[in-house]
Amino acid sequence: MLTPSEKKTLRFIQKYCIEKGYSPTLTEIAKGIGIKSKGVVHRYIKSLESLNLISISSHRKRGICLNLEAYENQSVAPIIPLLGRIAAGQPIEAIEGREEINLADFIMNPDRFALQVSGDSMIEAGILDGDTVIVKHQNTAENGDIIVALIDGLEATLKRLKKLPDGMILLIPENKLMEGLIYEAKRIQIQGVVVGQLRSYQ
Amino acid sequence: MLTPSEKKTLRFIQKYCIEKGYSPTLTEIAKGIGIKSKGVVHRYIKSLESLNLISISSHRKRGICLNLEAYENQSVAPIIPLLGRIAAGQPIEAIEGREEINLADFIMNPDRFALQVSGDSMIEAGILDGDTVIVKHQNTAENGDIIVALIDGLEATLKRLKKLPDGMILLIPENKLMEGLIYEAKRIQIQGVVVGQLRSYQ
DNA sequence: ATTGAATGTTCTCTTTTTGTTCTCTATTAT
DNA sequence: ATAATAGAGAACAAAAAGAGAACATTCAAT
Repeated sequence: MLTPSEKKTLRFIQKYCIEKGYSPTLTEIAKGIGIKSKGVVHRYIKSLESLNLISISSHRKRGICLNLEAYENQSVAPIIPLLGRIAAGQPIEAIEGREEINLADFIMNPDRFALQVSGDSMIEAGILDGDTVIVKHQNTAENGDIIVALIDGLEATLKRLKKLPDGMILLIPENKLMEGLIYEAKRIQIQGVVVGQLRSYQ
Repeated sequence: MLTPSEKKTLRFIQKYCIEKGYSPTLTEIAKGIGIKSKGVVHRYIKSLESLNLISISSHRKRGICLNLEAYENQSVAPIIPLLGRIAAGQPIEAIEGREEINLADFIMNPDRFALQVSGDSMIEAGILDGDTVIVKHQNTAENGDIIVALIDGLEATLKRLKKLPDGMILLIPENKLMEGLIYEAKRIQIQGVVVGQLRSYQ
């Protein structure tokens, strides 16, 4: 069984690893749990190691690994409850089978990255100025995909793709006030395809 | 596990490749991560290569490739790299200070829940049919907030809130084809305020 | 084909940061 | 009293970070 200090130490390490993607140093842990001695921290992590909660690569800096299997019950997963479906004028309707959204499924694949959108060119596709789009990195795309395109290796832009029969490429903004532009295929390099979008109102 | 410098290096390479479509030179990386020695950079990329995060074509200039499949274990966190800001017609522009989006921060607070939106009543606010909104559970709201309101304890709806001077409540749909409706305050129960929105294109 | 600048590779060296191992003290519960 | 838990902090070894020189290779301009 863990002592309170060990538990505190483990919590700190978990949090740190999750936030930063690498493990903390002894000094950082010490500061994080409110003590001054890294020697003491060393004792704690040795204890956690003997309980198989973490692994330590000897003498490696930042060599702590979380043994994730060991605390499945504590649910590290990025999940929020999905309560149902809302439509104007009806009660909220439950969605069968899906009771939560796993953000990891939703967005977190290895080859994805985010871009913040500036400008109104995709406003009619529900992508507003300031929104963030999640882009899957790939070099090809289908008609109708919203893509990140590099024009002449210089300008980046977010547009809907249409490949024309004559081999030209049409990039369509979703905004009545703007017009699509046609390019020779060789001028356009596809950087990725938009697979998600998010917005914060805070 | 990666050291902080390696992680920084990897981030820089990711970002560079996606922005420019080709990989950076050692000197560029050095400058990008704030050091002077390309020898050091070489050590870092060798280390990243041995972890299979990148591939290096020996002696080729700009010969670094991202191994996009390999990122899965990088981080347990719902973190995706935020590469910058995209606007029509400009190169992708870096965002100071924010290098990644932590979806946990973004969304996963204890008092939040998700709803799937059905219908077009908020389409001009960029909330489309099928989108998911993140709602913060609270009983009050400010003018201009998008709220989940329960009318007469029965119907749930997603609308923009306007409190009228005479104590009545106006619920405004963001859709030219629909009209706002005015209710006595006592008929409206605020269930929560929309703090986020997300959409998946898959 | 030649050449030169740019770039990648391999080193050695130094400094800083970090992990490890001690010893010592204090507190608390049994 | 004894043992377990907490903590401080010193001393040392090792790893990581970084500078920079020397050399090898690539690649584009001539």
